[in-house]
Amino acid sequence: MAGASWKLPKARMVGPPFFSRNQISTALHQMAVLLELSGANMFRTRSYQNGSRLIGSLSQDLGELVASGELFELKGIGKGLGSAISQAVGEGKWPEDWVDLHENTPAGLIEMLGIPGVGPKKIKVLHDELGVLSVADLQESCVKNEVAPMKGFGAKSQQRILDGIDLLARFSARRRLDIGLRYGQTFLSMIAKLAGVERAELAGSARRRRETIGDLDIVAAVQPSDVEMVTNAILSLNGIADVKGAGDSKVSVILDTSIFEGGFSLGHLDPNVLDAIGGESYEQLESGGTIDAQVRLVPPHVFPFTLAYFTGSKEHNIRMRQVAQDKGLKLNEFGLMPETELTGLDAAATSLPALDEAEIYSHLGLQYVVPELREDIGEIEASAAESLPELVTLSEIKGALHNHTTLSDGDASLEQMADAAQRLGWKWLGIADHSPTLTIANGASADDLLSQHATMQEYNSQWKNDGVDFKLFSGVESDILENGKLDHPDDVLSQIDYVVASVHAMGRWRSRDESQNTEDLLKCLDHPATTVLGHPTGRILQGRDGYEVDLHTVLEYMSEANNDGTLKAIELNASPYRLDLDWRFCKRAKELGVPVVINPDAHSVKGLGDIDYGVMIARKGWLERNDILNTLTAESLSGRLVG
DNA sequence: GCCGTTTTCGGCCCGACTGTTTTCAGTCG
Repeated sequence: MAGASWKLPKARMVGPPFFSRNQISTALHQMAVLLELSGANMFRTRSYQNGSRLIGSLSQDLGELVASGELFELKGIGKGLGSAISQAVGEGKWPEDWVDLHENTPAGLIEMLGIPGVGPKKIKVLHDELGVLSVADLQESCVKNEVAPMKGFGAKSQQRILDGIDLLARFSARRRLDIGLRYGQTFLSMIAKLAGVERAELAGSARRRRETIGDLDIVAAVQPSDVEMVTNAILSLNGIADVKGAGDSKVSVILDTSIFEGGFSLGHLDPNVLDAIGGESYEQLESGGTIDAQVRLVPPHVFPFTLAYFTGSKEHNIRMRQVAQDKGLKLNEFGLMPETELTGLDAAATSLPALDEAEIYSHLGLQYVVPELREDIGEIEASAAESLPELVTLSEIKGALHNHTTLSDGDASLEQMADAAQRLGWKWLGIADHSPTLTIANGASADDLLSQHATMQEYNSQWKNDGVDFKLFSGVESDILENGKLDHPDDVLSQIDYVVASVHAMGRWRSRDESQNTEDLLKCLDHPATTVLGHPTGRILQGRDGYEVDLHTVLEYMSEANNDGTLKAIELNASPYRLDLDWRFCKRAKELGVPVVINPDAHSVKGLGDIDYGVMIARKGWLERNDILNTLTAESLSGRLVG
């Protein structure tokens, strides 16, 4: 991750546990990368990587697992990782070799991993032979033509590295989901219409609805006799800025914004968000931006296998292949076949047939797994047990709680927002304008808030009289102040329907440590008026990391409150710039019985449409209709808010 | 570093592409 810190976290003052799940998971991930750079055995590296994933997705309390020794019973944690983690969590001390590796690896080497075509092995050689310590060093060496003469490198490699550094400087490697999907769906619809293309689908991380997307993968079913024609047709499409390569099974191109007929614009942006992603120049950067896309052309009978393969994730595919192996079969992008000497498309001739992906899963004795869930966080096990969730859909959404009007920093009036919500088919809408402390967002005074509340009551009774099935809920997005305090007196808060409590003083919160932030959030949740915890980490995708917080602890705390009958919901902020709660934690919230509310955080009529991205992420986080507040009727929601 | 009714060693998912080689290593997805 760009800008990530590569120091081992400092131990808590008191413990055990001295480190949280997050911290251990991060440390293991960093170790995996550092080991790779040091030239360690790749399988050893993988063990650390697996350990990181395992600890990060743990639902049990790590401190307890360590204390009881059950840590060692986890599959993937053996003697080595087990004792290292136990020592860290139990005594607050990192193993010496971990500390050494962190101290002795120049940060620039990690940065170099971001250059396309440059991996750990090449970095090690460049470092050992040329003394390259950073991306800047490497660029200089290439310019001085020091790289090309080296063994294993050459003129082309040197140029490719220079191009890669250029790309890295212009762009962080990934794009947000909204941007990636815009390109992907546009390009897909163009390809699907071409003569000779029988079927085409978007694959890759865009199809899995990851919050960011590296490049686009499209799989197209084409008869072998039509491949040349289709390839040529693709290469003459609008929006292709450059062709990277075109073989008989793959077309690799770079797309730019000329692919969008209506031009490119980002629409309204929350100033706070805009600032975090680079200010006014950002829209220009995106307009001048590009994205890589690969189109795979395969014979129609192979299509489902290739689609599944390029949809990934890599981790999900590995598990799928293991399931296949256990059944004496081999799974790859061409088919699912008995072990054979044949390779590639020749082997595919012996494959079990599949008309769609569901049949592949079925051959393996598995329930069909939708793309969003293919991340190896338990979906294979759930699929085998036929206990996959019935994911929430956009049509089940009846409203959302966190939206703004012109009372604070929104573009649209209360009336315009209510009207837009009704046109979306929603049955209710919650308005939560900013509170006074957030002067930059024109935070509303208590008087204005209460007057807005009164207006909403009038509309509600009017609609009721007219038989209109729609209701407004009055809330506030209260800043979370020092010690977790809310931004209005209790007698004001008690008059409105609910409070979305959010952190906005990012500077202060990001300068503090995890335990302090977590503690303040818990204090804020203790306030009886706090109903929803807004954008729980404050992250801006591609902009800034959130503040440090132990969300496991926060969710467990919220779970207890809900068990005691007090509604404490966590927000899944649907703005594509945030998507915060992260999908990995949505699953945890569900397990703990903490309701999630998907909130577009709309600052305009159009902003309500961001609910789509929220639903995508909610699905990715395993959420079903009953896990989220948005599917409630206005009547049930009223009941829940009263409490 | 992890794992094991083929268990204390010898495996660890699989294939394509690229650029470098003259049969392969590194990178990527």
